[in-house]
Amino acid sequence: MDHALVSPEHPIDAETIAAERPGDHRAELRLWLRLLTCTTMIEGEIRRRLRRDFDVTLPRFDLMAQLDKAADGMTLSDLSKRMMVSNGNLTGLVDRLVASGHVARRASETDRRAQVISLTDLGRAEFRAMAEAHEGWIAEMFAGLSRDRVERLMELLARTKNSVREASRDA
Amino acid sequence: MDHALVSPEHPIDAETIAAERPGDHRAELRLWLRLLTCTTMIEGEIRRRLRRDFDVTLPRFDLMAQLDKAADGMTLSDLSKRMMVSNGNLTGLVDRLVASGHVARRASETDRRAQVISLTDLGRAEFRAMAEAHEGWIAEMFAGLSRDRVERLMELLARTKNSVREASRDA
DNA sequence: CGACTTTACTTTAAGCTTCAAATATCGGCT
DNA sequence: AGCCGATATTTGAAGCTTAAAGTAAAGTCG
Repeated sequence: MDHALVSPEHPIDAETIAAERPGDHRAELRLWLRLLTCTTMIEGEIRRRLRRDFDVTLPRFDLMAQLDKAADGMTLSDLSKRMMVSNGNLTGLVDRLVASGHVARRASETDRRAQVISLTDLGRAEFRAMAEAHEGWIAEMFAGLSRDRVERLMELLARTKNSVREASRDA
Repeated sequence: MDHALVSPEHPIDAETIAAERPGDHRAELRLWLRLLTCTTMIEGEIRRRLRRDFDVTLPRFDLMAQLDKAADGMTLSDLSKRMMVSNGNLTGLVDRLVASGHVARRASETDRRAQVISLTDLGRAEFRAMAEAHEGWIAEMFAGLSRDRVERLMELLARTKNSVREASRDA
């Protein structure tokens, strides 16, 4: 189904590709779809396993992961930037994590608008257990890639990130 | 901060990497986070632009994109598999698209359980306009990657996809 | 045929997510 | 001091998403 518009009955060689008409961006489009598929598959699998083994949602895990890296806690705005989600989103997520005793809010000492969020002992303990399993799952899912390919993929994605940032800047 | 535990003060060469302790999967973890960041950035930008220029949500666009590829329409199950979202999700999404006149439901002629969803003329026309802009946006975002790098990334992601599928099969 | 399993879809509850609007505070500037 | 634009957060409305449970129709097989 993928190559429907690119002569599926003929092999696609370098010549064919080089003969692309200007303004044809099907390659990039396919690349994006493949990138999206990979991410969706991995994310879905992680979500399922987190629920199955720890009865936790992915957003809760993600938020705790950010907090685990910041011993002194972070503000909602920091979290929002790092997690790339909206501010309003975090309000509710943090509310629920406070309710379940995994994170704590305290007022910022320097800015009366802000509050600092941090993991409770319970939250940290539970997160550490989940994180260990999580790392194993990720390793499993990338097990089919040699160390060398992992490195190359990493590098290409770094370039992608820069390219996207560039394009988004002057939207 | 990245290789903090892998002797940051010394250059990291092939030997150092090869000397990783077994059970250390930090490289894969970082790769996953980078992959996720790329996807999130692109997805967010596409979402913003679709809303800004066409007042449409990404899920609606995605669903119409699937239908545009299937002249005769698809069942909800087909859509569910292709879009990798749950069945229940689609029920509501299709409901809203029917309400706005972009897609139509009809009963399957061969299976009384199933219904076939297809684009209306309105839906197709609007989708085509959006799709053209969308392709341009994607091209923009990947503009920083040479054709060669696009090809290599595509190939590495194909391997990733296979690796993930393998790992998910016997979850 | 009739029991059983699978498949197609809907419904419900809970949670996630965004955008936009509102509130409060901050920081710089005059 | 006082104004003003930026920042931190919350709220509300709408829509998205999943998991789980339920209904109905197909397919399978003895």
